[in-house]
Amino acid sequence: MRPVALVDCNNFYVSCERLFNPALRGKPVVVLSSNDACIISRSNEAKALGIPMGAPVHEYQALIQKHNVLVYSANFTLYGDISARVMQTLTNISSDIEIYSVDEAFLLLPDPANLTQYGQFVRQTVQQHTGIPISIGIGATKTLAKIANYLAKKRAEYNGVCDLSNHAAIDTLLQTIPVSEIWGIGYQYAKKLARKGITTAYQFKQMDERWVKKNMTINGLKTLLELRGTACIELQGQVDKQSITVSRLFGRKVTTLKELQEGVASYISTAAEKLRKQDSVAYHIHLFIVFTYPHAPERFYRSTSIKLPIATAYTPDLIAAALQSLKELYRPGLIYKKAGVIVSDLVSTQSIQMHVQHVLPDLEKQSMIMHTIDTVNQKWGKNKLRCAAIGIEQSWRMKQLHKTSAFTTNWHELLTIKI
DNA sequence: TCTGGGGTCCTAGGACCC
DNA sequence: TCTGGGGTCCTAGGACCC
Repeated sequence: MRPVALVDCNNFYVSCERLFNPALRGKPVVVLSSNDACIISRSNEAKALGIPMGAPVHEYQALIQKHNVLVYSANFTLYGDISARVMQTLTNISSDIEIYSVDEAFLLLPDPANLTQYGQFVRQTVQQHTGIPISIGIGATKTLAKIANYLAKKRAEYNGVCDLSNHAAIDTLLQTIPVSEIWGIGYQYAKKLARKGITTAYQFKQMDERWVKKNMTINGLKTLLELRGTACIELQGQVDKQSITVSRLFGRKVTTLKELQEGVASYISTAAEKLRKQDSVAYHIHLFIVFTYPHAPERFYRSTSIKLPIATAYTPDLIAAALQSLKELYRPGLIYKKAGVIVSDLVSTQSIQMHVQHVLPDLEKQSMIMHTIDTVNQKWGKNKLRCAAIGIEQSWRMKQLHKTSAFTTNWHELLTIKI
C-alpha cells in the first residue's frame, strides 16, 4: 500500500491576504466570514492572543483594538483562485490526488525511501510556486495522515512534515492526541466517548468494534479501522456536486417581498452559474427563509420545494420558478434575516439534451446565452451581465467593510505597483 | 380495538467535514 | 445590534404496498 499524504495550507485565508500585502507578515491578522460576522481564519499571532476559531468578531473587539489585530472581510474569489494554483502545483507533483477542500488535498506518495525528505520537497515547491505555506502529514490511511498533519502543525520539531507511515512508537503518540482531534469524531461523539472514559486517540483505537458501529454508525467503524492502519476511505477523484447551496444573511432588516425576491433571484443566479460550471442541470429547487417577528429575538425557518418538469441550468427559468414559490412563503409584517436556495437532483447537461431536444428546440440558444454571460462575467467581474430580477441597488446585500480586491481574477482589480 | 410479516421509497434530522 | 456558508453521508420512521 502506498502511503497517503495530507497537504494542508497553513491559516489559508490569512496566508492569501499576506501574499498581496507583505506588511501583514508577523502581525496578528484575522479574516471574517461573509457579513463580517465570525472569525474564520487566524494568523499564528492571532491564535496566540487567544482568539478562537469561529468566534463572533464583536465579542473580541476590545482584544482586537488593544493588540492592533488586522481584520479582513473574506475575499472568496481571491482564495478560490489561489487554491486552484496550489492544487495545480500538487497535481503536477502527483496525479493521484484528491482535492478535499479549498485548502486541503490528499496525495498518494510514490513510496520513496525517505518520506519526510519527499514531504519537504513538496512543501518547498508549493511555497516557491504559490507563496503559500503548507504542512504535510503522512500515514498508512487518510485518518492517520490527518493525525500526522495535526502533529506537523502543532509541534515545531517536525518542521512542517510528519511521517507516521512507519512509525515504531505510534501508540505513544496517539496517547497524547485528544479523541476529538480524530477526523470523523466531532463534538457529539467526543462527548459520548468521554462518558465512557475515552479521551485519547489511543483509547479509541482499543475500543470494541461492535459498540463503535452501533453508536457511531458505519462511518465511526471506518474511522476506528483506519486508526488501526486498515484503509477504509478511498482516495476520490474529482466528483461533481450532488447539490449546490447559496444562502446569505441580509445586511439589514428586510421586510418587503420585492427585496426578498431580489435576494432569491440573486442566489439562484449564483447557483445556476455553479451548475453550469460543472455541466449539470437541476430537477429540484429548495427555497428557505429565516425570519423573526418584530420585537422578538427567536428565529423561525420556512421552506418550500419545487420540482421542475425539465432539469435546467437556465437562469431565467430557475428564477421564474423560485419567485413563483417565494410568494407562498412570504408573509407581510415579518423581518427577514436570511434566504437561501439549494438546487439538487442534478444530472449532466448531456443526458437532458438527448431527452428533450425535440421538445425544446431553444435549448441550444439558452445554452449560448448563458455561456456568453458566464464568459463576460468571468473576465470583467461578477454580475457585470445579469438578470434584471436581481436588482440594481441591492441595499439588502450584506456588509463587507474590509475586503481586499480580486487581485488575480478581475482586470479592473489587478495589483498596482508604484515604483 | 385488535390483529402479521415483509418489502420499498422517501424524508427529516442528526452526525460529520471544511 | 451584532453569532457564516457550503457540503456529504447515515439512519430512523412514516407512508404505502402486497
